[in-house]
Amino acid sequence: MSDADSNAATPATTTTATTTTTIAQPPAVTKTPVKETKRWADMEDEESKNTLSASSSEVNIDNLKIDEEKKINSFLDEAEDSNIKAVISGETPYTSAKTFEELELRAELIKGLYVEMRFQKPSKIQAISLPMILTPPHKDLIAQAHNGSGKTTCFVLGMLSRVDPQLKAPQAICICPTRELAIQNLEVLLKMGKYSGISSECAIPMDSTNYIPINKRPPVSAQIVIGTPGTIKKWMSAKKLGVSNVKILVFDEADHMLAEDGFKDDSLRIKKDIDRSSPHCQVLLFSATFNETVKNFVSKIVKDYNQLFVKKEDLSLASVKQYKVYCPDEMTKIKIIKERIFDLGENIGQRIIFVRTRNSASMLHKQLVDDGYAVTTIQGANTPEVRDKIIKEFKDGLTQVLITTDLLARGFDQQQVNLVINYDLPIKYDTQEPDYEVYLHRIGRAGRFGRKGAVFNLICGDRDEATMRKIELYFQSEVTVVNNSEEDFEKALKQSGLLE
DNA sequence: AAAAAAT
Repeated sequence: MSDADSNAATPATTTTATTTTTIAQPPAVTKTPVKETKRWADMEDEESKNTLSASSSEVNIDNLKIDEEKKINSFLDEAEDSNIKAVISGETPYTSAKTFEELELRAELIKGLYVEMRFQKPSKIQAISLPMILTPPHKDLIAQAHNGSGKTTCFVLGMLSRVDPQLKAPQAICICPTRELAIQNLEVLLKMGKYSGISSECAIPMDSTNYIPINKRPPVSAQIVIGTPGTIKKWMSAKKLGVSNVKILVFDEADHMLAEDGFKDDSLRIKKDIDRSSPHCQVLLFSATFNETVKNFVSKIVKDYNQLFVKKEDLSLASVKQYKVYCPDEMTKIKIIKERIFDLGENIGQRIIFVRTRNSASMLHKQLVDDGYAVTTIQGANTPEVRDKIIKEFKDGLTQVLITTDLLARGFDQQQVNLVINYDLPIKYDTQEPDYEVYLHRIGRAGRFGRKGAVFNLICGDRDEATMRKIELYFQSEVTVVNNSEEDFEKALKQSGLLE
């Protein structure tokens, strides 16, 4: 199942909200009728009369709701507006796409969206970003949107649309931080592009049974390549992946791909090589998080670009309730996992337990298995075969509880996960400060596309308490204390909508 | 320290 799959589950209310663009049927909540969609360039002109003079302008989509009431037309009128702000470069006009038809996609792609993906209409980030991606002159894009809101569809559809089906050469490349994410994204692409006839290939380390030495590999002829930095770099330097026809380059989890302590060097190297032989390549940067430092940096590596972003205070998912449990010692943590997360949580779907190190992953795994609990564990030290197997079992629903390092913190899309446990809180290695971005990504593994979910943070000691407090402050989010008792856990699970 | 290439 993919990120984008969840579109099918869009609540019916949002469907009606977008179609009420006629004067005859104004939405009940709106005081004035909505008339027609407005082009972004018009918006920009009006904005710039008052406040802005530069070539780019900021459009607050929330303000547009107010404008709407002032009888100024709006291009976005969804019920669950999620506070995405747009900064548009230059004169190019964009109209938010209320339907996939408006995007003028090839018929085979429309069929893939409806028949395979079972989508009804674009999600908010899709509605805004797809016109930006697909409209010439194909500007670069920095796009931030909430976890589980359908970002994958944006760039997968972007790649499928922009590829020339007649040209049998690599034309689109997508770089991801982990093997698991590359595979997941390729699966979405295969599904969405089922009728398109467009070929694709995954550039990740092969498992030992399929291993072919690089010099014996044929050159890549696939039109879309999705992979991890090391393998892509390797294929390029071995001249097996030609990039002279590449016209779209995607960085998934872009903030991490371009962070100093992430994959910055690899990413820049790949981008530079593509720039050299394909200077007009469009670059798309997608993530749920862009902290100020990395935002400043990424805006330097793209040229003429549009931008979508979300304030950090608006980033926590309202549908995922956050809790904290004070634990006097480490043994209590394990006890909570056994008695509450396993025993009590038996009927509430799949659960992911995040730990900080590979070592604690193994320790916790052993503690649980020795006591007869059914759990699997994944971490980077596992072989590709083991990793693939553990993920497949979990995605097939054969396992219910998965222990993981931050390997799965980002992007992993499994709709049946509705409970996330932070066995350890995420902290930055160098400064010991909270890792806010990782925290947000972890809890985003629950509550995919608006589903209900909960996260339990296990707090042990003063440092954990301080870390938790800073995280609450940073996102302005409420984290409720839960006492370590069956009643209180049950209450919390009911409150978050996971128990009847 | 998590992640990512192999050999």
